[in-house]
Amino acid sequence: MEPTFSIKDIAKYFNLSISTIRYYDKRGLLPFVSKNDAGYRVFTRSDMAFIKTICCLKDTGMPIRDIKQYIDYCMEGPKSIDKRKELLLKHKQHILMEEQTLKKNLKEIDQKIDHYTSGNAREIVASQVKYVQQEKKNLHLADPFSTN
Amino acid sequence: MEPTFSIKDIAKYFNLSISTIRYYDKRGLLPFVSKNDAGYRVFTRSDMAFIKTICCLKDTGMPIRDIKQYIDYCMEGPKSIDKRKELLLKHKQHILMEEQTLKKNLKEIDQKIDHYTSGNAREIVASQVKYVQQEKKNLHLADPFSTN
DNA sequence: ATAAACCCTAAACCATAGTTCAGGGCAAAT
DNA sequence: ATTTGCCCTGAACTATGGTTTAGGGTTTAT
Repeated sequence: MEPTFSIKDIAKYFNLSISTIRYYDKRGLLPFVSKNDAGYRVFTRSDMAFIKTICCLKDTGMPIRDIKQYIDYCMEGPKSIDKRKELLLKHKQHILMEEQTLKKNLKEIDQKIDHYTSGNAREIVASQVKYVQQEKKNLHLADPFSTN
Repeated sequence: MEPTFSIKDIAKYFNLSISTIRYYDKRGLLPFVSKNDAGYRVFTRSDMAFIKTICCLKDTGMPIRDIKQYIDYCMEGPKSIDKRKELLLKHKQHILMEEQTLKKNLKEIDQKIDHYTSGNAREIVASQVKYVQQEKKNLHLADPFSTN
């Protein structure tokens, strides 16, 4: 007989909290999970495959609403293939944009790190401070720098 | 005289809402922004440079609390260079991990897209459905698939 | 047969990151 | 001078994604 798993097993395996799993179930993400006579959730291997997909979508920033939509499509069988694909393609675009944003911003952060690392970091920073102070002074605005 | 900008200008330029800017100010992210006699915020070029950094950190997922910490360090002048660098290096690690997660999950999603795209997608999906149904049946659990 | 470890639901609660609203001043054009 | 468009604050409200608590069954080991 195939093995089954408790909510605790699944929580540990996917590094989710038990309450998160129950919350996902409440939000309709786990329509495939059965319950035994005592009302306990009984997870199977194929349930785990679905949950893996849910985690993958969640970890790439898909909102729960959309994950539910995808799972609902899955429960409809082969007739929803086109809709599933469309949903995943849209999400892929989102991921690619995220990656670009991350890459661009990482460059900016790396520049700042470099310049804090350079031998004359203190001079660079001091001159930035002076520039800001001069600009504020010219405009008769307050000097924002801590004076201690 | 250097130009100054209204909150509306800044909102448009950084694609933030006016209320988000006011919210950031309330959270302590904009200690460098002055106000005129009427109590209106007056933004300068150097303020914009700070805000650019704030957006960069925000867009890479840094919580507001930590952005405030960074800005506070900046307002301390050159003496906080090491702390700023440490904070950014930690954040860089976070970004790199995010990138890895995204890349790994994108692979998984691409696989699903591929398999929904393949000529025998219907057969693949149908056989997955059958596998799940068989597993559930063997364990005397409910069939989760819509039967319409 | 009873304690310890699990499981359940419902409902309240929390954190984060904003948005909206009420009430009111300032500024620019007519 | 008054309308229109901006700006302000404080406080309430929202959305998202959970976590915690209360109250109560189940299962397992002793």
